[in-house]
Amino acid sequence: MSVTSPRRSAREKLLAAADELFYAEGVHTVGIDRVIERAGVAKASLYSAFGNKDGLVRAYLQGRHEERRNRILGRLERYDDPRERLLGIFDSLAESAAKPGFRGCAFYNAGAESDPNGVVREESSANRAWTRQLMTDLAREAGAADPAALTEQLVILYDGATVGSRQDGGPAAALGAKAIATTLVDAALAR
Amino acid sequence: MSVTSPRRSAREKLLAAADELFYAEGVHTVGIDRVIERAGVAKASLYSAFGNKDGLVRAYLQGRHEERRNRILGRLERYDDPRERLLGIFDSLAESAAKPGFRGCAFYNAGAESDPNGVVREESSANRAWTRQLMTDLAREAGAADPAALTEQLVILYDGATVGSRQDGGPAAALGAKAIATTLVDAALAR
DNA sequence: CTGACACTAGACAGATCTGTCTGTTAGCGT
DNA sequence: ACGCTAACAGACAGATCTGTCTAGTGTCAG
Repeated sequence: MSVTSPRRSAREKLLAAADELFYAEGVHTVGIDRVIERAGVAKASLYSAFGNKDGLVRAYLQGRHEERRNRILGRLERYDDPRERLLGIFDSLAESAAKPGFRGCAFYNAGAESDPNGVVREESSANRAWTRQLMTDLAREAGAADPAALTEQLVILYDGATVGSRQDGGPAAALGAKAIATTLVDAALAR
Repeated sequence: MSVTSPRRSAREKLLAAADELFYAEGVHTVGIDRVIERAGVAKASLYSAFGNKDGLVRAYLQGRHEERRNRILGRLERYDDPRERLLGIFDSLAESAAKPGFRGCAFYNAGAESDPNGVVREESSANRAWTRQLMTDLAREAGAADPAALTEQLVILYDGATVGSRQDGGPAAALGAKAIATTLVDAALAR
């Protein structure tokens, strides 16, 4: 009855199930059988749609990247001021970290349990590079003297906020990181 | 022939092998057989010394905690000034991050691939609490107006430096985090 | 109606993993 | 010399995991 999907394909159902299970319990911990059981789908559908488990993991991470991109960019549309847009990245993180199922960065988590080469590494560094690019662009728009240097500072804070929000629970670290980021941004603009 | 250990016990050999493999490849990825093979030890010795794999994981994390504690405290003995001792925590991290095999925080990594309850959670939060306590004590000695508040800021930077050093390779993030920490500490002392 | 296609259900092979058990060997204190 | 303990080698059971394969079902275009 839904407008977008009156009947979801097996691929969509698999991706949704994989997203929940992989993020909540880990890529390596969750087996194929758990995924197809939650998706209500036959095992052959998984291998026909994604080739193998690595393909499913890649699709899971790509989906996470796209979702994150849309979430952040959608959030930044609220603001006009470039400085506020730059700092808004931390608001988006705080919002995510406040939700119950928050478990930190899906890319880092997947990398912690897989071999350093391969699929996870690729998707992870793509996601990380996108974040840096976004920050650098916004820093430049805001008029920072050295956008790249400011970005490196903000990345440290963003990573720390992500880890802290996961380990300690709740958005406190993200809000604290935004406060520090505010002083750094203002210092970089007041040159 | 070595002065310290003419013949290492099976327990020591197992712990050393587990430390290398678990940290490099992940707690869940590395199987029992890999550990005993690297240790050059019989499987029964593992189960006699640690009970089960969880026991080995716990011992691995406890060893990591103790090693980290000694490394940091040893480093801090170089300094007399409490302010420098507080900031020296970041120097210790930078030193670790510069070494080739650095893979970030063993506790976070182990938590990313195991179920949130159980052994990993316990050891991880113990290690995290110790770090907070150390920072708070040093901040108080240094004369910070609000040691707890400063600690929360430094934890964010420390976490971010750890993640960044792992993901990007090398101690750059740790050094960058120390620079930010320096301004925060000085601001907290100049009240 | 018919054939192509996507999907389902589930058996199966082969690998791997944890944990147990048997039997043997070597050192060490008494 | 004797017995205790630690350790060895490795087979084994039982579970689980990935990936393949067979056979059947429903849907839709032409």
